[in-house]
Amino acid sequence: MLSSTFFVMLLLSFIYLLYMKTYTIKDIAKLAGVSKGTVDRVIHKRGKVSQKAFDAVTKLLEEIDYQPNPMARNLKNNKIYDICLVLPNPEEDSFWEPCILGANQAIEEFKSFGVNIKLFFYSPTSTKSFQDVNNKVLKLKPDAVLLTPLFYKESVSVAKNYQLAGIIVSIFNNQIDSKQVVSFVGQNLFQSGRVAAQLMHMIVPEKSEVVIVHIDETFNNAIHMQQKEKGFRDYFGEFRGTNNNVSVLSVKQENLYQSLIEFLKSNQNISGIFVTTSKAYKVVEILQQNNFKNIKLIGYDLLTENIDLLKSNIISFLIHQSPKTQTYLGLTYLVEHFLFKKEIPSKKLLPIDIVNSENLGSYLEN
Amino acid sequence: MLSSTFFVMLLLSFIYLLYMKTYTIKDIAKLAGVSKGTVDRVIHKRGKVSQKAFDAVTKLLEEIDYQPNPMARNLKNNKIYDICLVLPNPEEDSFWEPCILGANQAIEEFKSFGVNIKLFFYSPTSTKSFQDVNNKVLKLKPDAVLLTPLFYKESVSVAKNYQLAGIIVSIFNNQIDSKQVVSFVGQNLFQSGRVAAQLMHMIVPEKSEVVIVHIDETFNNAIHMQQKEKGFRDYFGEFRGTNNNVSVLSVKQENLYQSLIEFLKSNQNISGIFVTTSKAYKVVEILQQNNFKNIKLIGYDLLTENIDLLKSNIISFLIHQSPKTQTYLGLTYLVEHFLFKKEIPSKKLLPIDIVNSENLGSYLEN
DNA sequence: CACAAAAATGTGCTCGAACACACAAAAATA
DNA sequence: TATTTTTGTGTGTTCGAGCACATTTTTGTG
Repeated sequence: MLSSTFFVMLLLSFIYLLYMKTYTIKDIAKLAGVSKGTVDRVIHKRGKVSQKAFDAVTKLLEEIDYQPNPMARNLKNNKIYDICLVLPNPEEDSFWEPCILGANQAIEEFKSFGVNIKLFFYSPTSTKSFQDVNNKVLKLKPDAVLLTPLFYKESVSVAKNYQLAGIIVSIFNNQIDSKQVVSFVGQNLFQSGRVAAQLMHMIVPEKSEVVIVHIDETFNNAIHMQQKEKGFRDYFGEFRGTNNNVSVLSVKQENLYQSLIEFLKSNQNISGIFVTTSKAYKVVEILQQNNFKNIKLIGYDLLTENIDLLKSNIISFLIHQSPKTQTYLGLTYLVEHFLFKKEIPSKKLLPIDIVNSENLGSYLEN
Repeated sequence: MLSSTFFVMLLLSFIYLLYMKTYTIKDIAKLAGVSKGTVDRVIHKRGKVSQKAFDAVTKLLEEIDYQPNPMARNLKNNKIYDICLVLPNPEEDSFWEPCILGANQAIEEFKSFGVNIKLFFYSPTSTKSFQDVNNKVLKLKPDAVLLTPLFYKESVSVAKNYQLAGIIVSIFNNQIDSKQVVSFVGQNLFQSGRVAAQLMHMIVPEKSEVVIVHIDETFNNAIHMQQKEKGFRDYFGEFRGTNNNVSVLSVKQENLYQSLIEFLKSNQNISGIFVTTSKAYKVVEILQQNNFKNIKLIGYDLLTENIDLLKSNIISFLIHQSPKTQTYLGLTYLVEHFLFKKEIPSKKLLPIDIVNSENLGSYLEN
């Protein structure tokens, strides 16, 4: 009689457990007729488990699709994670300013989870500064580093150092080829060049000339700009019918004024300028000072200087590279990997947002 | 001698605690010279605390900016949260299909946190079905409901019922005025009309005519379409110089063919059509069958039918309303409120994405 | 001053996962 | 058969917050 009661209770317990929503190690232990220690050993493949127990537990884990409670795991874990964000000094290039907002958002959001995010700036014109800052970060032995690899060679080298020290490396905005880097967040630059080209094609007269202007102090952005140029040219290559001639002007920032004026004077038919960096506003300054009109402009990035010109339709379009979102996402991937064992996406390409004076506001709020 | 040792130890413990990164209730108790029970009572304003203890603890909490460990809190809490998502049946209107993807993403992401998200569909043409589904959901007594309030009056009413039952109500895509609704995720529709207008202005000849086409079976979307029309007209109202005449054609879907043909035959100068719903592809069908050419099209939403036409540049632009993101965000806000006590944003307006054939791909991946 | 009532404070258990440690059973060696 | 060694298994503690309950201290009243 007692044994029959026992079996009824066992059955009830089975039914109860099988209809439950979430299973704990304890539940699985009960169902498999072993202790939670054994279940734990199976889950973590620590061995010291008989074949019989192993099979029983494994089968249950699969049937039930057991997912450990992330809260409990993390509570026990009770580790403080350090993440360092390394980027160019926003005071030297305001393109990077929104990154700080993205970082602060992540800092605020994750601080109570025991995540420490620290910011480090290097000079975008100095490889030395890049290396120094990264060496400093290396000494801090954080759990992960998120960086913008402006300088290709040096970035590959620092990534290796980080990996040797067991530090996870993610990058954003600029891409480098390196096995040491687990994640890249950015944009398809070739495609963004094509987007710019299509917009340009739409707003300039047929058979007129358009020019790609590369502005850069030190040509760190060389790869960035090249890819955009390629995309831009690729698009126009498909439209021999309309025959918009595409030329290129590459200048350092300090020579921009002189070079641009000369170029425009010797090419009177220019109807559109595609600026491959965030410095479109500098071009506008020069055009206005010299009374060039009817030249359409397409550029990059929602800097305050550009925003004003977009609002007044002096710049027709800006392509938004979302540095804030890039930073926030790059950090979020790392944090969620640490806290919840989520997989880090090896490559995340953000949308290529077309911004004009009308939808600008909707991007500034976000 | 013993007392001096004691004080040194106390001092050391103070220094240690003040330099620590994260504080626990226990730490604060030690610093305030009380027990964790007292600290707990102060934090939760449960009273039964002397003024002296209250002040000491309060001061410390502020100094330290104490944030409870969300993992521990949630583990103890150990509640399963039920959220119901109520939206129009995607089989009846494919606009809603991406919502399922957004929901699945949220389901996958939060299931191990003890969050249950269930989907419910109603017929977008039947207020009865809307009410029935919501009554069914009401009986399930979930913790929160995220819904698309297609029918204004009925939505206000169901929102009230939910609130009376202590169920949190969030809405997305469509907006209603109701104190019972804690959160809205969507887009500024007036502004999106302006965006469409600016794009249209850019691609049609001066002094040509453009037409706003509203296609709807039952005019549930009336408010939606009206706001878009207002924005569109508002923009063109600012450009009396170019004098693009704007007219409107409102038709039920079944009359579209007849009405549109008639309209276009009696208005030969039409150079652009702005379709205020996701049904731009239906207009294209008709234009192609009747050999209308050189009419530019701007519409909404990345339906597969629209996508093909955008790729081949038959549709010039689509404005992306991101139903997937809207759904995912709406759910995320609720989940993070339950799990981590985060504040739910009362209003979140998503960017008004301009999509053409070149940046289309970058949106489809996301 | 006694003694009850009220107010203040402290203790101990729970949530689920992870892991150290203790202990038992089986296998190998003396 | 007695003993070590190996292999397998179970128990108990920890993480931090939250809450029930126990205990101490204070206050009020006869």
